[in-house]
Amino acid sequence: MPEPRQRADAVRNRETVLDAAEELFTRAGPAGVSMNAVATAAGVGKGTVFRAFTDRTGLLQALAERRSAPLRRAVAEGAAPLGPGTPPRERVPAVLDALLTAKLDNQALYLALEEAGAASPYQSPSYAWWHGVLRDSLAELTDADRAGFLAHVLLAAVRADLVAHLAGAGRVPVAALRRRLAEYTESVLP
Amino acid sequence: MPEPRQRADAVRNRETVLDAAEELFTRAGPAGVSMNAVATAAGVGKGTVFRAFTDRTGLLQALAERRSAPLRRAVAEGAAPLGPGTPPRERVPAVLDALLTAKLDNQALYLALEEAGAASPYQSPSYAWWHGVLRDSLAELTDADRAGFLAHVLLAAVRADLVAHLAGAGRVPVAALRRRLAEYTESVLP
DNA sequence: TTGCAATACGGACCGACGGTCCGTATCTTC
DNA sequence: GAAGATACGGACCGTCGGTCCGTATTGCAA
Repeated sequence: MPEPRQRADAVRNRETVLDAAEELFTRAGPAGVSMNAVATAAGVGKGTVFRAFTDRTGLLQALAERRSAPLRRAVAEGAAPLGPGTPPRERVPAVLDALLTAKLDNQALYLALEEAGAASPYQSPSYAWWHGVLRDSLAELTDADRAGFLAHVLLAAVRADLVAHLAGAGRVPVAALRRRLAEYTESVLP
Repeated sequence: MPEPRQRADAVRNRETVLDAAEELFTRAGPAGVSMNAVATAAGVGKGTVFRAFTDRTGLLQALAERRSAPLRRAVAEGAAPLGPGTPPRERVPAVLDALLTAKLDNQALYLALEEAGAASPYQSPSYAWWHGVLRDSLAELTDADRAGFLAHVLLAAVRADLVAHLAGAGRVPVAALRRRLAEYTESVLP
């Protein structure tokens, strides 16, 4: 598989589009980010955007990928409390807290990503990855089936729209939210 | 507020549309239910649909309202284990199980409802109602803030797309799913 | 350096969707 | 049965995600 090597302008444009989209997401809400708007903001034709990312979902995923890369690396190969060596009772709460924080920091992006056209978030490879991390960790504490279910339920507790609702309606301050989540997570561990 | 009395054809049409939409949802997926399709299936003009329900979200809510009316009544004023007299440790799991079952039985409808255009499900009056029920019940076991948070998290565990993912990917049989949810719910109660 | 594939570019174009508008038909009231 | 109020239908609109193709750029080889 020789990986047919990309043309220089293509990779340059890909980056430009990603930057423009990121900027757009923070400036306008997720609603204001149409593919056309992204293309225009990037100073590029619409076709270019679609060639680089296939479709809207692809763009969103690429964006989230880039944004969460450090966190994912920390979880995949970092030190405690996020890294793989950490005992589950410490790691699971740490991962959830990190996810909560990430979604708070990038609300618009994650909101857009979780609707993702018509496909549920549960199709995305990214979801599968996080679910796998939690499931495997939890499997040290209980049987596999229960671990899988628990992982789903825990991730549901940090879904972008719920987080946005809790934090955004101004009801719960961030610190309190994190505390609640932590105590909840703890209470769920087998 | 004299409630200006509806014309006969209007109420008749409203019912017709509701029926047609319900039928459409079960026949085609949620994707296949455009407002145009609903109008056509009801043998009615598009304008009529919009006049009766304001917008797509309105139609979906009306539909869900009608479908879940018996359950809501059972919770609001019925007997144990769903009714308001029931002690929380019995009522909360019962309500969640009932919600799980409802979503399993009407996947397409609830899926469509939870995306609901662009507004998160957390805006809908129906969500607020269910959240209130759980919150109030849980408030007998713990303080108000914690009860509110717990209610959100419990509802997140029975979100339509998660339920559809678990049951629909064929992974978890319904009986097992209900059992898992029950044991999870129990473990979360303070 | 130049010639020539191969590739990417841009933006006009498409079909579908949610939602609006208004001339016409139907209902209700007196 | 006449007149005023209300609802009807469907043509119409703006926008969106996505496609297509003639044109411009790039990279390799001579």
